[in-house]
Amino acid sequence: MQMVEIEPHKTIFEEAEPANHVFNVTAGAIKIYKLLSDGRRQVTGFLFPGDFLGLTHNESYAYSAEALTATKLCRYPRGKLETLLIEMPKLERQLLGMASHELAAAQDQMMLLGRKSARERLVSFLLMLSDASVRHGQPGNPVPLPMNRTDIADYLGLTIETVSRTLSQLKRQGVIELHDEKHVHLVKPEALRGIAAGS
Amino acid sequence: MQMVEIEPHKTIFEEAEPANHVFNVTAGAIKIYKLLSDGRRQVTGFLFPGDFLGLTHNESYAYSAEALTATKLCRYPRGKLETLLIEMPKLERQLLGMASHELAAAQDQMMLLGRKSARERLVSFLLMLSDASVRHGQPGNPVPLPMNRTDIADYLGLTIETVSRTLSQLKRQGVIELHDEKHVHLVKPEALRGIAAGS
DNA sequence: CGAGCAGTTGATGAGCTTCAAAGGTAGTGG
DNA sequence: CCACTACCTTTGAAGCTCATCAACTGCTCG
Repeated sequence: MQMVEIEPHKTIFEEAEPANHVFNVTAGAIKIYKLLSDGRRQVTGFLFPGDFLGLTHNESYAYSAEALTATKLCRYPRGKLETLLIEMPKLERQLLGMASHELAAAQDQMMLLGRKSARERLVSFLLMLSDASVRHGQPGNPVPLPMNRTDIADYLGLTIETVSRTLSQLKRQGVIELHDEKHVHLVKPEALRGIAAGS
Repeated sequence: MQMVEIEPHKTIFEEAEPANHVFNVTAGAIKIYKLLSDGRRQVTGFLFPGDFLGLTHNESYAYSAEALTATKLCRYPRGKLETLLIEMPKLERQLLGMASHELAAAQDQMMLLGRKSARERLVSFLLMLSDASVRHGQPGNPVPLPMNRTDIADYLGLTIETVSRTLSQLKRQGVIELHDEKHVHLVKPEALRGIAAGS
């Protein structure tokens, strides 16, 4: 086991590279993403302290990972993890719990990508970040946006222009305020929950 | 543990209902899906023999499940599963492996929903079904479609009209043949792999 | 035979993307 | 310290993909 520090915008590992390590985020924020051969990108998740990274059943990683901010990781050689799991069966329960939690989140994201409008996607996204913030003992409002517009667009299956326009529209309608580009104030959280749920 | 037989189009359980059982599919085909309050639907997966169903970290199911065809399930009371897991640590390894495999599949689906065109989505879907067929010892071609157009549309984030039109277009272009509504012959599998990968 | 449902096809339109340009912001070097 | 540059974000205009609305076909089942 080893502590690793990663600078913003540095790649942690890339898709299809041999999965030699498993990581645990202890500080910072990370994005994970996949690419198509022509460069189209899908960000499949944002990770925060406490999240696991790089767990795979394959020999290689299923996605790429990059630090959004200064990040600290615990790094475990993959073989070590397996021996560790045999010694500590409780850890395995925990991993299984985290995996099924992530699966539920993945299904919510499929609903977002397959069936929600741009407006609903943005609002769902802001609420998700707000909830993540609260889970980590930070205020849930205003919401910090550690990622740029391109990352948001690639997470929500939109373009940066649509993200920008939709945020401006939400601002004009008075449900959010943009303190600056990286901080959003949720003016009417209850109204936002309704929009995100599609009602 | 109990064997259960389900008729086509019967609901197995519904989202938010208490998660009293975990299931293992032994025969048939199942769809799992989520709904928005206004009726929009996202099918988040199709399950086949060998797949697990209903595993959740919560007290309630995260999605609804319905049989597509006549289906057989092994049903385990949830408490029983937990004692079983303590007795058989190997089972837990297996579950963790399946969960991480499903997570990888979920990320592929996010890429599909967020970044692929209707044409690419249909082709990816047909190849996925073909691969699933092969994994179960069936011929990978022609591909059987146990689900109807509505289910395909709700899985791919499209409408039934777009699904129908896109299949017709692929047929006109000679890359697939529609034997009947429920069986597709992949005429040029290599070309299809290229389309699905976005090249 | 007729009713009802799933699927196909056509016409139109909405929402998002693409292309383009201007406004802001941060970082760099004189 | 400020000007310059490069990048990110915002805003505008036009275009395209897919959704919506509608009609028709064919199948199944009473």
